[in-house]
Amino acid sequence: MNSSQSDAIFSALADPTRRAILSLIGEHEELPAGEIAAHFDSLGRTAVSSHLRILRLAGLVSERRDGRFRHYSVTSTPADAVVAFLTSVYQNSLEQLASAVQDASAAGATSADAAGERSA
Amino acid sequence: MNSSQSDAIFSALADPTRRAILSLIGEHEELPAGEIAAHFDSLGRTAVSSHLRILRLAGLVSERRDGRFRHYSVTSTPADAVVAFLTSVYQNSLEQLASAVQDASAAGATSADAAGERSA
DNA sequence: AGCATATGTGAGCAAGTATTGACAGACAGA
DNA sequence: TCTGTCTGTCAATACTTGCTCACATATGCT
Repeated sequence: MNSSQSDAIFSALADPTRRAILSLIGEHEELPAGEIAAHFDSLGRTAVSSHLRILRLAGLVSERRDGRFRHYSVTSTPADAVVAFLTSVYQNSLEQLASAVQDASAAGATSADAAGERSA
Repeated sequence: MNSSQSDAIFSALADPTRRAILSLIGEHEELPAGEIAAHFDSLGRTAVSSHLRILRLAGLVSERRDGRFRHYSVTSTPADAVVAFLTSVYQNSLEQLASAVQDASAAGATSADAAGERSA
Protein backbone atom coordinates (compact mmCIF):
# COMPACT_ATOMS: atom_id res chain seq x y z
CA MET A 1 0.00 0.00 0.00
CA ASN A 2 1.81 3.08 -1.24
CA SER A 3 1.08 6.54 0.02
CA SER A 4 -0.63 7.75 -3.11
CA GLN A 5 -3.21 5.07 -2.48
CA SER A 6 -3.58 6.27 1.10
CA ASP A 7 -3.97 9.78 -0.23
CA ALA A 8 -6.76 8.70 -2.53
CA ILE A 9 -8.54 6.83 0.24
CA PHE A 10 -8.32 9.53 2.87
CA SER A 11 -9.20 12.36 0.54
CA ALA A 12 -12.12 10.34 -0.78
CA LEU A 13 -13.32 9.85 2.77
CA ALA A 14 -12.90 13.55 3.51
CA ASP A 15 -16.14 14.49 1.81
CA PRO A 16 -19.31 13.96 3.89
CA THR A 17 -21.34 13.21 0.78
CA ARG A 18 -18.94 10.48 -0.23
CA ARG A 19 -19.05 8.97 3.24
CA ALA A 20 -22.82 9.05 3.03
CA ILE A 21 -22.70 7.35 -0.36
CA LEU A 22 -20.39 4.72 1.07
CA SER A 23 -22.71 4.13 4.01
CA LEU A 24 -25.69 3.95 1.69
CA ILE A 25 -24.05 1.37 -0.53
CA GLY A 26 -22.88 -0.50 2.55
CA GLU A 27 -26.48 -0.90 3.66
CA HIS A 28 -27.18 -2.85 0.49
CA GLU A 29 -25.17 -5.45 -1.29
CA GLU A 30 -25.17 -3.48 -4.50
CA LEU A 31 -26.79 -0.31 -5.75
CA PRO A 32 -27.11 1.16 -9.25
CA ALA A 33 -25.80 4.68 -9.74
CA GLY A 34 -29.21 6.15 -10.40
CA GLU A 35 -30.66 4.82 -7.18
CA ILE A 36 -27.75 6.25 -5.25
CA ALA A 37 -28.27 9.63 -6.87
CA ALA A 38 -31.97 9.48 -6.02
CA HIS A 39 -31.08 9.55 -2.31
CA PHE A 40 -29.54 12.99 -2.60
CA ASP A 41 -32.24 15.50 -3.39
CA SER A 42 -30.05 18.54 -3.22
CA LEU A 43 -27.47 17.04 -5.52
CA GLY A 44 -27.51 16.56 -9.26
CA ARG A 45 -26.98 13.15 -10.78
CA THR A 46 -23.67 14.17 -12.29
CA ALA A 47 -22.34 15.27 -8.94
CA VAL A 48 -23.04 11.84 -7.52
CA SER A 49 -21.46 10.29 -10.59
CA SER A 50 -18.32 12.31 -9.95
CA HIS A 51 -18.25 11.16 -6.35
CA LEU A 52 -18.63 7.58 -7.43
CA ARG A 53 -15.75 8.04 -9.81
CA ILE A 54 -13.55 9.30 -6.98
CA LEU A 55 -14.60 6.45 -4.72
CA ARG A 56 -13.89 4.00 -7.51
CA LEU A 57 -10.44 5.44 -8.23
CA ALA A 58 -9.66 5.22 -4.53
CA GLY A 59 -10.65 1.57 -4.62
CA LEU A 60 -13.38 2.08 -2.05
CA VAL A 61 -16.14 0.82 -4.31
CA SER A 62 -16.24 -1.43 -7.32
CA GLU A 63 -18.65 -1.36 -10.19
CA ARG A 64 -20.33 -4.21 -11.99
CA ARG A 65 -21.80 -3.44 -15.38
CA ASP A 66 -25.09 -5.02 -16.17
CA GLY A 67 -26.67 -3.75 -19.34
CA ARG A 68 -27.31 -0.06 -19.01
CA PHE A 69 -26.78 -0.23 -15.27
CA ARG A 70 -23.68 0.07 -13.20
CA HIS A 71 -24.03 -1.51 -9.82
CA TYR A 72 -21.75 -0.29 -7.08
CA SER A 73 -20.62 -2.19 -4.01
CA VAL A 74 -18.14 -1.46 -1.26
CA THR A 75 -14.77 -3.15 -1.28
CA SER A 76 -13.48 -4.16 2.10
CA THR A 77 -9.74 -4.14 1.58
CA PRO A 78 -9.16 -0.36 1.64
CA ALA A 79 -10.14 -0.31 5.28
CA ASP A 80 -6.75 -1.89 5.86
CA ALA A 81 -5.02 1.32 4.85
CA VAL A 82 -7.04 3.28 7.36
CA VAL A 83 -6.44 0.74 10.09
CA ALA A 84 -2.73 0.69 9.24
CA PHE A 85 -2.54 4.42 9.70
CA LEU A 86 -4.51 4.39 12.93
CA THR A 87 -2.33 1.67 14.38
CA SER A 88 0.83 3.52 13.41
CA VAL A 89 -0.32 6.69 15.15
CA TYR A 90 -2.16 5.19 18.07
CA GLN A 91 0.30 2.42 18.87
CA ASN A 92 -0.02 3.20 22.53
CA SER A 93 -3.76 2.92 22.58
CA LEU A 94 -4.03 -0.11 20.35
CA GLU A 95 -5.76 -2.10 23.02
CA GLN A 96 -8.46 0.52 23.26
CA LEU A 97 -8.80 0.59 19.50
CA ALA A 98 -9.28 -3.15 19.36
CA SER A 99 -11.89 -3.03 22.09
CA ALA A 100 -13.61 -0.13 20.37
CA VAL A 101 -13.94 -2.28 17.28
CA GLN A 102 -15.29 -5.15 19.29
CA ASP A 103 -17.72 -2.92 21.17
CA ALA A 104 -18.97 -1.53 17.90
CA SER A 105 -19.24 -5.05 16.61
CA ALA A 106 -21.27 -6.14 19.61
CA ALA A 107 -23.53 -3.11 19.31
CA GLY A 108 -24.20 -3.96 15.69
CA ALA A 109 -25.12 -1.24 13.25
CA THR A 110 -27.16 0.61 15.84
CA SER A 111 -24.56 3.35 16.12
CA ALA A 112 -26.33 5.07 13.28
CA ASP A 113 -24.64 8.37 13.99
CA ALA A 114 -21.58 7.67 11.93
CA ALA A 115 -23.77 6.43 9.13
CA GLY A 116 -26.33 9.17 9.59
CA GLU A 117 -24.54 11.72 7.50
CA ARG A 118 -26.36 11.18 4.27
CA SER A 119 -28.23 14.42 4.70
CA ALA A 120 -27.97 16.26 1.44
CA MET B 1 -20.22 12.22 18.17
CA ASN B 2 -22.00 14.50 15.75
CA SER B 3 -21.25 14.62 12.06
CA SER B 4 -19.55 18.01 12.15
CA GLN B 5 -16.97 16.43 14.40
CA SER B 6 -16.58 13.58 11.94
CA ASP B 7 -16.20 16.14 9.19
CA ALA B 8 -13.43 17.85 11.07
CA ILE B 9 -11.61 14.60 11.75
CA PHE B 10 -11.87 13.16 8.27
CA SER B 11 -10.98 16.38 6.51
CA ALA B 12 -8.05 16.85 8.87
CA LEU B 13 -6.86 13.37 7.98
CA ALA B 14 -7.31 14.06 4.27
CA ASP B 15 -4.07 16.02 4.03
CA PRO B 16 -0.91 13.88 3.74
CA THR B 17 1.13 16.49 5.55
CA ARG B 18 -1.24 16.38 8.49
CA ARG B 19 -1.12 12.60 8.59
CA ALA B 20 2.67 12.81 8.54
CA ILE B 21 2.57 15.33 11.39
CA LEU B 22 0.28 13.02 13.31
CA SER B 23 2.58 10.06 12.73
CA LEU B 24 5.57 12.13 13.71
CA ILE B 25 4.00 13.23 16.96
CA GLY B 26 2.82 9.68 17.55
CA GLU B 27 6.40 8.46 17.45
CA HIS B 28 7.19 10.69 20.39
CA GLU B 29 5.23 11.40 23.50
CA GLU B 30 5.23 15.10 22.88
CA LEU B 31 6.83 17.42 20.36
CA PRO B 32 7.20 21.23 20.30
CA ALA B 33 5.84 23.01 17.23
CA GLY B 34 9.25 24.14 16.05
CA GLU B 35 10.66 20.65 16.06
CA ILE B 36 7.67 19.42 14.07
CA ALA B 37 8.16 22.19 11.52
CA ALA B 38 11.86 21.31 11.27
CA HIS B 39 10.92 17.91 9.84
CA PHE B 40 9.31 19.46 6.79
CA ASP B 41 11.94 21.13 4.65
CA SER B 42 9.65 22.10 1.85
CA LEU B 43 7.13 23.68 4.16
CA GLY B 44 7.19 26.98 5.93
CA ARG B 45 6.77 27.20 9.68
CA THR B 46 3.47 28.98 9.35
CA ALA B 47 2.08 26.25 7.15
CA VAL B 48 2.90 23.67 9.82
CA SER B 49 1.38 25.94 12.43
CA SER B 50 -1.83 26.10 10.38
CA HIS B 51 -1.90 22.35 10.08
CA LEU B 52 -1.42 21.99 13.82
CA ARG B 53 -4.29 24.37 14.34
CA ILE B 54 -6.54 22.24 12.15
CA LEU B 55 -5.47 19.07 13.93
CA ARG B 56 -6.14 20.76 17.25
CA LEU B 57 -9.60 21.97 16.21
CA ALA B 58 -10.43 18.46 15.05
CA GLY B 59 -9.40 17.18 18.46
CA LEU B 60 -6.69 14.98 17.02
CA VAL B 61 -3.89 16.59 18.97
CA SER B 62 -3.73 18.54 22.20
CA GLU B 63 -1.26 21.20 23.16
CA ARG B 64 0.50 21.80 26.44
CA ARG B 65 2.04 25.22 26.95
CA ASP B 66 5.39 25.32 28.65
CA GLY B 67 7.06 28.70 28.62
CA ARG B 68 7.62 29.75 25.05
CA PHE B 69 6.99 26.24 23.83
CA ARG B 70 3.84 24.47 22.87
CA HIS B 71 4.14 20.74 23.07
CA TYR B 72 1.80 18.67 20.94
CA SER B 73 0.65 15.13 21.60
CA VAL B 74 -1.89 12.88 19.92
CA THR B 75 -5.25 12.30 21.55
CA SER B 76 -6.57 8.80 21.23
CA THR B 77 -10.33 9.34 21.42
CA PRO B 78 -10.92 10.65 17.87
CA ALA B 79 -9.99 7.26 16.48
CA ASP B 80 -13.41 6.21 17.75
CA ALA B 81 -15.12 8.34 15.12
CA VAL B 82 -13.11 6.71 12.39
CA VAL B 83 -13.72 3.24 13.74
CA ALA B 84 -17.43 4.01 14.10
CA PHE B 85 -17.61 4.95 10.46
CA LEU B 86 -15.64 1.96 9.30
CA THR B 87 -17.81 -0.40 11.29
CA SER B 88 -20.97 1.17 9.89
CA VAL B 89 -19.81 0.70 6.32
CA TYR B 90 -17.95 -2.57 6.65
CA GLN B 91 -20.40 -4.32 8.92
CA ASN B 92 -20.01 -7.45 6.89
CA SER B 93 -16.27 -7.56 7.17
CA LEU B 94 -16.09 -6.58 10.81
CA GLU B 95 -14.36 -9.80 11.74
CA GLN B 96 -11.63 -9.04 9.25
CA LEU B 97 -11.31 -5.51 10.56
CA ALA B 98 -10.91 -6.74 14.10
CA SER B 99 -8.30 -9.26 13.07
CA ALA B 100 -6.53 -6.62 11.00
CA VAL B 101 -6.25 -4.50 14.11
CA GLN B 102 -4.95 -7.42 16.09
CA ASP B 103 -2.49 -8.42 13.39
CA ALA B 104 -1.20 -4.87 13.29
CA SER B 105 -0.98 -4.95 17.04
CA ALA B 106 1.02 -8.15 17.00
CA ALA B 107 3.29 -6.86 14.26
CA GLY B 108 4.00 -3.75 16.29
CA ALA B 109 5.00 -0.54 14.55
CA THR B 110 6.92 -2.37 11.87
CA SER B 111 4.36 -1.54 9.22
CA ALA B 112 6.16 1.72 8.67
CA ASP B 113 4.51 2.30 5.32
CA ALA B 114 1.47 4.03 6.68
CA ALA B 115 3.71 6.17 8.84
CA GLY B 116 6.19 6.72 6.06
CA GLU B 117 4.37 9.61 4.51
CA ARG B 118 6.27 12.38 6.18
CA SER B 119 8.13 13.13 2.99
CA ALA B 120 7.93 16.85 2.41
C1' DA C 1 -33.37 2.14 -37.33
C1' DG C 2 -35.13 5.24 -33.94
C1' DC C 3 -36.03 6.58 -29.40
C1' DA C 4 -35.81 6.31 -24.42
C1' DT C 5 -32.99 4.98 -20.42
C1' DA C 6 -28.77 4.81 -17.56
C1' DT C 7 -24.57 6.72 -16.84
C1' DG C 8 -20.04 8.94 -17.63
C1' DT C 9 -17.19 13.06 -19.19
C1' DG C 10 -15.48 17.76 -20.01
C1' DA C 11 -15.79 22.88 -19.65
C1' DG C 12 -16.62 26.57 -16.76
C1' DC C 13 -17.81 28.85 -12.59
C1' DA C 14 -18.29 29.33 -7.51
C1' DA C 15 -16.51 28.13 -3.15
C1' DG C 16 -13.19 26.43 -0.18
C1' DT C 17 -8.22 25.59 1.18
C1' DA C 18 -3.18 25.87 1.50
C1' DT C 19 0.89 28.68 1.49
C1' DT C 20 3.45 32.68 2.20
C1' DG C 21 5.02 37.05 4.22
C1' DA C 22 4.47 40.40 7.67
C1' DC C 23 3.12 41.33 12.26
C1' DA C 24 2.07 40.37 17.20
C1' DG C 25 2.26 38.19 21.73
C1' DA C 26 4.60 35.62 25.34
C1' DC C 27 8.53 34.20 27.58
C1' DA C 28 13.69 33.68 28.85
C1' DG C 29 18.22 35.38 29.57
C1' DA C 30 21.61 39.16 29.99
C1' DT D 1 14.59 46.62 30.21
C1' DC D 2 16.27 45.09 25.91
C1' DT D 3 16.90 41.46 22.72
C1' DG D 4 16.34 37.03 20.77
C1' DT D 5 13.45 32.89 20.52
C1' DC D 6 9.15 30.29 19.91
C1' DT D 7 4.87 30.43 18.23
C1' DG D 8 0.28 32.02 16.60
C1' DT D 9 -2.67 35.01 13.60
C1' DC D 10 -4.07 38.00 9.70
C1' DA D 11 -4.39 39.38 4.83
C1' DA D 12 -3.44 38.33 0.12
C1' DT D 13 -2.69 35.04 -3.48
C1' DA D 14 -2.56 30.70 -5.85
C1' DC D 15 -4.40 26.29 -5.99
C1' DT D 16 -7.90 22.75 -5.55
C1' DT D 17 -12.51 20.94 -5.39
C1' DG D 18 -17.42 20.41 -6.07
C1' DC D 19 -21.40 21.57 -8.74
C1' DT D 20 -24.11 22.23 -12.94
C1' DC D 21 -25.00 22.24 -17.85
C1' DA D 22 -24.47 20.31 -22.22
C1' DC D 23 -22.89 16.44 -24.68
C1' DA D 24 -21.25 11.70 -25.50
C1' DT D 25 -21.57 6.60 -24.93
C1' DA D 26 -23.81 2.34 -24.30
C1' DT D 27 -27.75 -0.47 -23.94
C1' DG D 28 -32.57 -2.00 -24.40
C1' DC D 29 -37.07 -1.81 -26.48
C1' DT D 30 -40.28 -1.42 -30.28
